[in-house]
Parts: sequence; structure tokens; C-alpha cells
Amino acid sequence: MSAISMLELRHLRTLSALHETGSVSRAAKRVHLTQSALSHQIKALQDHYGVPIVRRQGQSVELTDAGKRLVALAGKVLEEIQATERSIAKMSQQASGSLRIALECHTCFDWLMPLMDAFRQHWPDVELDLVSGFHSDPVKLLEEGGADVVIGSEHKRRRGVVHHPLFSFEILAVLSPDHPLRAKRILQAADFSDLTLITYPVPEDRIDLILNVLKPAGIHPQRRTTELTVAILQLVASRRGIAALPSWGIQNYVEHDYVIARRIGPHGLWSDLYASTLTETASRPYLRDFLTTARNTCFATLDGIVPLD
Amino acid sequence: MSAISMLELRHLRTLSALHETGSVSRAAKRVHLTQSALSHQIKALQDHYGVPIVRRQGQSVELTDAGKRLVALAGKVLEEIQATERSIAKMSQQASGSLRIALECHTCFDWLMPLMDAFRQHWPDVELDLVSGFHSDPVKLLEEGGADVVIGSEHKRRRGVVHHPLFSFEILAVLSPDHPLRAKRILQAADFSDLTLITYPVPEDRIDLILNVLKPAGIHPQRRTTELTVAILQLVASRRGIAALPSWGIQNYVEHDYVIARRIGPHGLWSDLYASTLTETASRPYLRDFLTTARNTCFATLDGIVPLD
DNA sequence: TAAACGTATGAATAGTATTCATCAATATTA
DNA sequence: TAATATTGATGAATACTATTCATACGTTTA
Repeated sequence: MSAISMLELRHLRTLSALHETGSVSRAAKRVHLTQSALSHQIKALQDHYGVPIVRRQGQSVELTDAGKRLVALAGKVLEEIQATERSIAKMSQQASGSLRIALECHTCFDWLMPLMDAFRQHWPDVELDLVSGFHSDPVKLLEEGGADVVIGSEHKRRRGVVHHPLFSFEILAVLSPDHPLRAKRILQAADFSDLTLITYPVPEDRIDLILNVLKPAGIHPQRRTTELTVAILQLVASRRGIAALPSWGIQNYVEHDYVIARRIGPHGLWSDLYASTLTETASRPYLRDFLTTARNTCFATLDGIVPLD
Repeated sequence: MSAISMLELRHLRTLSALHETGSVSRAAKRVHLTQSALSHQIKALQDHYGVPIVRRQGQSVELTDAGKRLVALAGKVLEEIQATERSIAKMSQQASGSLRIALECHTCFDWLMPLMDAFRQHWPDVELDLVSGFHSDPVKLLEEGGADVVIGSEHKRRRGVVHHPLFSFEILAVLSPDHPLRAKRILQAADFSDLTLITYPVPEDRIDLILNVLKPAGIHPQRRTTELTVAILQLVASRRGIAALPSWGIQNYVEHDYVIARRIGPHGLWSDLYASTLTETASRPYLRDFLTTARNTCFATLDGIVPLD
């Protein structure tokens, strides 16, 4: 007779994702379900409470007041749960150990910093470190004990190594606002001939644009390298060349019209990001916590990224 | 690969009940599931977190530190959820109306007071009232519009009326500590002949002991009535007679040895409590909230009561 | 030493969340 | 403006998994 409360955490997770993505389909991807599943969930909630939770606003959906209230609840509750699970993990066993992070992706510094801050607070007894410098085979670092996590796009199956999917992101071409190519909405491989490509100082086979677009088309533009993302953008803005960077890495600069961004190829050039660890480190509670908070903060902070796996 | 969190609210509800009851079987009754179901739930949690949640302590179970942490979480989270659902109910429509409570059961004042306090805070716009005096047919009060809820043991199906089950409780015989019957652990109908029965001033057919035990056995003891529970207990303690009261109503007095309590019949004399409303009032959000908080606080406060339905 | 009570557990079942297949509506592109 | 691609909603089919059932095992009580 009296179904006291049909609410489950799954609903809160859904609503939270719905809030962050602003669309049922995207939220569905985020929680690894189909759009239909979420639609049914939302309908069930609405039927139960007798109030609309979302309002169809043209193409996408908007949360109602009741929806917002539930989202607020979700935020609080999910955070409390994560905190509890952390403290249980600490009781369980090793709340200590080391987490030395090796970065294959230069731009990742952007979102890694706040994440590391949070992590340091949650796990004061874990030695947190950044392994600096460029490494030709970063995953080898794991096996050699030089790092505990590698963040990069490599995900070849390798014995004793686990690749934890983080997210997919789009790589956009970055141009100066008055660049001749500005008229084209989508750039093709051919557009890059006779241009200077500005990149981080890494080998060619580590640059997706070259590896997956230019090389197959037989195009080998000139290259100029620099360490820092801002430096790359400076050079682009000064019309010294063109660059290819993650969409979330340049967003601020595009918004201020320092540079403009263009899609590469009809479907865009996409790249995947993984956090790789040894199998044994993968089970450490603090590592698992690092991964989930990494995903959480990335999805909350970074625009235009898509879940993986 | 990474099942971020398998925790669901159902687990928290279970653990909360487990904490309050101290036993898997009783907790199972509380959440309207089987003992087996809860046992499986707990096992699943333990497997997931890799830590014991409960420890078998002889006959019953005890929560571990991790278990206690989860119970603390449950308390917080479930309360936040109830608060949210209240505020959604308020948005939805009528957060106002009236809740006039008629009590068929005198002893119920004990637990009703704190409940009404809480309710008044949650629903400031609902007119809360107690319908005083005794009524021969309290459910008729609903139909006549004299009350919105009747709390009593009546639950005959009647058109337009819903009986919301609250809980079952045991009625114990109350004796003075030096009463001749003190030696018997269990009293039979025959034991009541030649005794004076002290009761509230209500008709015989509203007294479970008379209706279900004494009358069937052809026993008609003398009766003396008084309004207040304390007065009944005073009379019992002064050896003026014997009484039959809910176990939770006399607990304090038994603990202080003012009186002693004895089971009536081999399985005890049990009575059920319902909150009855008109069908239309049953759907009001504040009524639903009243019912769930009533059950919650009763189960949390009153000892020895058992879920119903 | 049963009898009664409480918990644990594998297998069967039942319940229901999710997917599939589709439609309608809106936005995008040619 | 038609054509195409997205997005959300919905009934029916499916797949999953939580719950129950049946039972065993341990503890307490008479």
C-alpha cells in the first residue's frame, strides 16, 4: 500500500548527471545507460511525486524547481557517500602508499591541479607526486616502479597493466582570428600543407593530428615546438602557425577571441584518455578514489568531453 | 570494470533498521523483507568493501566500525531525503489543510506528543489538533468531518476509509511487585477471576483483555476505571487491582520496580494499531509524511513493537 | 538433549530496471 | 523548403538481480 519512498541512489546519480550535462542523452552516456532508461527513470520519479522534474525546452530539457531540489539533494548525498566510502577504505587497510603521477598529456595539467589538491586532503598519508619530464614509453615507467599512474592515451593490452578509461575529448585546430582558413567550418588534411604546426616537444607519433590525419594523407607540415600551452597559443595568435589542442584546453582563449577553433575532419578528431596502473595498484582504495574523483571533477569542469568504455 | 559504487538506499535503510533492532530478523520485519534478503544484502556490502560490516556475537549481530560509519551515513542521508521529499510535496500543491487527530488509545499520548511537535515544525501551515473526549465510533468521526485521522485498533474495511497499519504491540498484565501472581511467568484467563481490573473508562468491548481473553473464558472480573495511565499504575502499585497495558507504556515503571509485568497467554496478548483516514485525505502529502514519521519515531522510541502488514 | 531461535548460503523465482524499436518534435544542413 | 540528424517519450520484450525458498549450521534455553 504505502511505498514509503521509491527513490534510489541511481535516481540521484541520474539527476546529477542530467544537471551537469543538460540533456538526457548526454546524461545517459555519463551514467553508462541508454537515453531510454533515463527517460523511464525520470518518468517514474515524476509519477511518484506527482510533480514534473524536467520541462522539455525545445531540443533539450530543463530542471523544474522540484528537479533542482532533488539535484541539490543528490550533490549532498553523493558527496557524503563518497566521504563514507573513503573512511571505510581507510579502516579496511592501507590508507598509505604512494601515488606518483606521470603525465603523457601536457594539457592535462589544467585539470590535474585542483584534483591533486582535493586528493591530498582526502588521503594525507599517501605520498602524492608528479613525475616530471617526458618519457618515451610512459607505461614502462609503471613496470620499472618509477610511477604509480600514467595518464595518457595509450591503452594497448599489456600483462600486469590496467588501463582505466577516463574520457574522450575532441582535438580542435587552433587558428589566429584572421587566419585565411577562418572561413572554413571544418578543416581537412590538405589544409595543413604549407602551414607551420606548433606542438609540444614530443615525437611525431605521439601527436594525434599527425599520426591519424596528416601522415595518412601524406602531408608533412613544418613543426615548431614549445613546452607550455600558453606559449603555443601565443604563437598561434601571432600568426606563426596553427596548433591542435583539446577543446577544453583552449576554451577560455576562444571565448576571449584570442584564437578561433575549428573541427578537424567531418566527425572531428577525437582522442581517448586513460589512467594506467599496475594490476596490483588498481585495487588500492586510494587509487580507486583518485579515479572516481578524477572522472567526477573532469566531467563537472571540462566541457565537451564524453565518457569512455 | 569499475563499478564505482554498488551502494543503494535500500542498503542504508537496511542498516538503519539493523542498528535500531540489533538483529537481522527483526530488521527484516522492519523493512518488510525476509531475513535471508538482508543477509544477502549485508554480504554483498561486505564483499564490495572488503571489510566486515557486522560481527556475529553469539545469537545476534553487532555492527563493526565500518558498519557504524555506514549507519551514521544512513541516518543523515535518509533524513535529508525525507526533508527533500517534504519540500517537493510542498511545491506540488497543498501544504496546507488540517490534521485533527482522534485517539482511541489512551496510552498513545506518550508517543504522539514528540511526533506532533516535529510535525508542527515541518508543516507550519497545517492546522494540527487533537480531538479530545471518547467517541463510541471513532471512525464515524472521519465521515462526519470531525477528525482527519483516527488512531486505534479498528480496521474493518469500510467504504471510503483507509486503515494505515502502524505497528503491533504486546499488552502485558501489570501487577504490584508483591502480588500473589508474581511467581507465574505467564498469566491465564483463570488467574483474573476474583481480581479487580483497572482500566481506562471505555466500554468492555474496547478492552482487548476482556474481549479476547476473559469473555471467551467466561470470566467477568470487577472493574475500576480512571483516565490517566499514571493513575492506573498508582492503583496497581497500591494493590487495588491488576491492569493490562501496552508494553511500551509501562516500561519505565517496570524498570524502577514500581510494578511488574507478565505475559498474558502463551504467545502473549497482541494488539494492532492503525491510523485511519478518508481515502481522499490519504493522498495528502502531509498525511503521508505524518504516517512515515509516526512509524519512524515509534520504531525508534518504542521497545518491543513489531511492524504490521 | 531436544526444542527454539537466529544467521548464512546456494538455487529458484519473481520483480523490475534496462534495452529495443519506434514515433513525434525540434534543430541543422543543403 | 525539403531532407537529415538529434533529442526525448513510450510500449513491449528482455535481461538482470534482488528476493524468496529450502536448508544447514551455530547458539541459547528448558
